[in-house]
Amino acid sequence: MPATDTKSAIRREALRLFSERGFAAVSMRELAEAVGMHQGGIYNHFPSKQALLVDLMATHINALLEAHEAAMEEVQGPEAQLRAFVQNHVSYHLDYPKDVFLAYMELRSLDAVNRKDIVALRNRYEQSLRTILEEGRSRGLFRIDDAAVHARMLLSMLTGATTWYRDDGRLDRDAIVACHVRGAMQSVGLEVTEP
Amino acid sequence: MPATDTKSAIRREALRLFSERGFAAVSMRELAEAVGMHQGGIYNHFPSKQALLVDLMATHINALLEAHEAAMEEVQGPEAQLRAFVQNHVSYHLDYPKDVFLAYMELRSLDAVNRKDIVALRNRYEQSLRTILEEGRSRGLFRIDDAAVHARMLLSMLTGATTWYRDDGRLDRDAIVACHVRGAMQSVGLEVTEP
DNA sequence: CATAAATATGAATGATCGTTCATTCATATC
DNA sequence: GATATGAATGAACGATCATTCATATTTATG
Repeated sequence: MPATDTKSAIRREALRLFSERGFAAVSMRELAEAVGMHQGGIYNHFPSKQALLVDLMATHINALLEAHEAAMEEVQGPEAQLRAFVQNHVSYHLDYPKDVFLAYMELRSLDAVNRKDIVALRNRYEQSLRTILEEGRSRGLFRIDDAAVHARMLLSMLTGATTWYRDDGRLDRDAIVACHVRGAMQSVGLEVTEP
Repeated sequence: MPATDTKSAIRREALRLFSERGFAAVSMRELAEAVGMHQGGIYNHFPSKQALLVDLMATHINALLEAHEAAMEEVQGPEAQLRAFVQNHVSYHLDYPKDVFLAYMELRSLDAVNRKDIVALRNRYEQSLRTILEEGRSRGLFRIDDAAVHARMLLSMLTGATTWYRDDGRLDRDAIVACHVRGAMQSVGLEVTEP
C-alpha cells in the first residue's frame, strides 16, 4: 500500500473522530486503531497530534475560500452577490460538515501561532460577506441595522445546518439550500418571489 | 466559609474553564487550582466530573426554559410571539454566554442517559419555536419554505452572538438584541419599520 | 537480486488523567 | 467541653496520555 493512502486514511479517520468527539477526547491510540495501524506509525506521517489538527483545519479553510472565490467570480451587485455567497456557503457546508464543525469547534485547541493563522483566514471570509452587506445597505437595497452584526448572524445561521443535516433526511440538499437562500435574502429585507 | 460558597465557586470556575477550553481538556487538578483548593475536595461536592457537567447543563437548560415560558405568557399571535421569543432568547444568551456555549458544545461529552434528558429539554424548546412558525405560515403571515428548517436556522442565528459578544464591544446589548429581532422578523418575510 | 529508503511495529518514556482514601481541620450541637 | 459532622488535605491508585525509538518489514530503485 503506497504511503499516501495511509496518510489520507489518517486524515479521514481523524476528521471523523475529532469532529464527533472532540480533539482532546480522542487519543492517538484510538485514532491508530480506527485507521488499522499502531500508534507509533502515525508519527511517520504527522509530527504531532497538533500538526494533524492544523493540517485538517488549514485544508478546510483554504478549500472554503477557494470555493467562495470561484463562486463570486463575475457576480455583480449586492443582491446577486449575497445570493451567490449563501448558495456557495450552504452547499459547501452540507458537503463537508465534519470539516466545518472541526474548524469551528477546535480553534481553542490550537496553540497561539496556529490559531492566529486560521483566524486570519476566517476573518478574510467574514469580511467578504460584510462588504457585500455594507454595499447593499449604503445603496439602500438592504434594510439592516449593522453590517458587521448581520454578517455574523448570517454566518451562524448558514453554518448551523451542519449540526443536523442528514443525507437521508426529509428534505434534500437543494431544498435546504433554498430555505437558507430565502431566509437570508428576506433577513436583509428583500422580497423573495414564491416558487 | 460555609460549604455552599465552595460549591458555587466550583460551579463558577468549572463553567468558565469548560466553556473556554472544553470539558475533556480541563483536568480536575486545574479546576481545583482555579477554585483554590485541592483536587480531592471537589468530590465532597460532586460525585464525579461527569456529574458536575450534568449539573451545569441541566441548570442552564431549565433556566432558559423558565425564562422562555415567562416571556411567552399572554403574548398572542405569531408575530408578537416570534418577537417575544427572539427578544428573550437573545437577551438570555447574552447574559449567560458560557452556560449556553457549554450546553451547546458538550452534549457529546455526556453519557447516553444524561444526554437523552438534556436533548429532550432542548427539543421542547425548539418545538415551541417551530409551533410559532407553523402557525404564522398557515395563517399566511410568514413567508417561509419549511417551519422545521426555519426554526433551526433562527436558533443558530440567534445563538451565535454568544461566541463573539463582548460587554465592551462597539454595540451595547440592546442594540444587538434589536439587530437580531429585525433580522429574524424580516427572515420570515415581515416588514420592519425603520426606527 | 541487492540496496536504500520509507513505513510499520510494539515496547518504553515520563507525564498526567479521574478517582479514592486515610487523615486532619473547623465548626456546630449537645 | 466532649462529640459528631462536613469539608479540606495530600498522597496514592491504576489507567491512559502523547511521544520516542530501536527494530522489523515493506516498497522502490539500481
